[in-house]
Amino acid sequence: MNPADAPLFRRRLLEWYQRRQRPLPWRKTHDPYRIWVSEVMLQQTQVKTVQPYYVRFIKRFPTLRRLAGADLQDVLKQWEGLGYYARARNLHRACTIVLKQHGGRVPDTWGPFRVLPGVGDYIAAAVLSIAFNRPHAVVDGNVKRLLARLLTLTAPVNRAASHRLFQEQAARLLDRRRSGDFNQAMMELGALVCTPSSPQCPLCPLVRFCAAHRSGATARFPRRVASRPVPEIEAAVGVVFKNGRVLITQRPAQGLLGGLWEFPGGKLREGEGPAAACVREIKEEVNLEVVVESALAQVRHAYSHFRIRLHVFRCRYAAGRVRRSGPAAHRWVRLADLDRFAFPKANRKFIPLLSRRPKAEV
DNA sequence: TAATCGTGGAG
DNA sequence: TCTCCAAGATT
Repeated sequence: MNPADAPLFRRRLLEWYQRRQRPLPWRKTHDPYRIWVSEVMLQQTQVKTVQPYYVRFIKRFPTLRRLAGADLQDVLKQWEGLGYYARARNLHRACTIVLKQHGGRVPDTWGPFRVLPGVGDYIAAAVLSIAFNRPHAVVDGNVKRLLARLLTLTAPVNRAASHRLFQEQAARLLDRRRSGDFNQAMMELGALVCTPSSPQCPLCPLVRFCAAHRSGATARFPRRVASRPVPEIEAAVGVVFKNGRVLITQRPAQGLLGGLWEFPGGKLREGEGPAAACVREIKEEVNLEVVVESALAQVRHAYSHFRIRLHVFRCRYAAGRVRRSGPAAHRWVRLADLDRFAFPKANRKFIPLLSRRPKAEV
């Protein structure tokens, strides 16, 4: 696009955004903390999914101080089901830093804000532009797709090496006087009109500027490199009953599902049966002897980079005292109290079955 | 750089 | 059922 076209491009985009923007809960506020929360939740997560989480989260933690003062377990419980739990851990930690080092005021410039945990280039540009109208251009999946089509950029959108190019083009087009609206307009247009499949070009306010549309090549943008196949893992977990309570363990604070609670278990070994794996893993993780009573469920679940088939067993405590090797903590809890803890989705899938009567023998 | 990190919607 | 991919950050 010719640089001389940029002013008209911006005007068209902003006019469209003013007419068509969705009334989202985080658009009712100028509070940088609330905008920050929304941007963290929106990472790799659709607007539709985020909305109820955002409303509940802000009701529970209405200010940065309230979040900074909360227990991480309460934060994770609010985050339960949203995924990518490092976002919640980092946001919580970042707020404690802002409280200590900045008196509870969200930094309004790049340097001090960008260094906070969980704040990358996107979040920094989004929060600073939307809350403080600072002239930083955001580059998310929407913006990359839109730019790839608009300018027929052949750089694959899912390669790190492409990022600089998209960032430069976004910065070049940015309306520096209305950067918050401009950024949101770009993303909104990508979400509503310049969609991944079957984009609504006749409704697009920028169609006259679009190189892909001009050459009839919209469907060939954005370019993307093939993703590698996802491995499938098989695992077994046991719900161990003892005196009317069940044993739950807490995952280590870092890494996959860090800080969440789960039922003990682990991967099957080569040639090992699910029930045997269940007994062995429980012995290894918490040093208990258990007896498998019945098969409770088989759960299939897709994580970000692998899939799992989970064999779930109802077990009875037989002998031993808990000595942990792996889990960060453990509890014996009543079924009615399981809802107080944050569990991964794969566990939530079978928890409702626990209050039913045991089924057939294995 | 590329792998890791969840879950759900949509085709 | 499978794949893509969504307001990305970290290591």
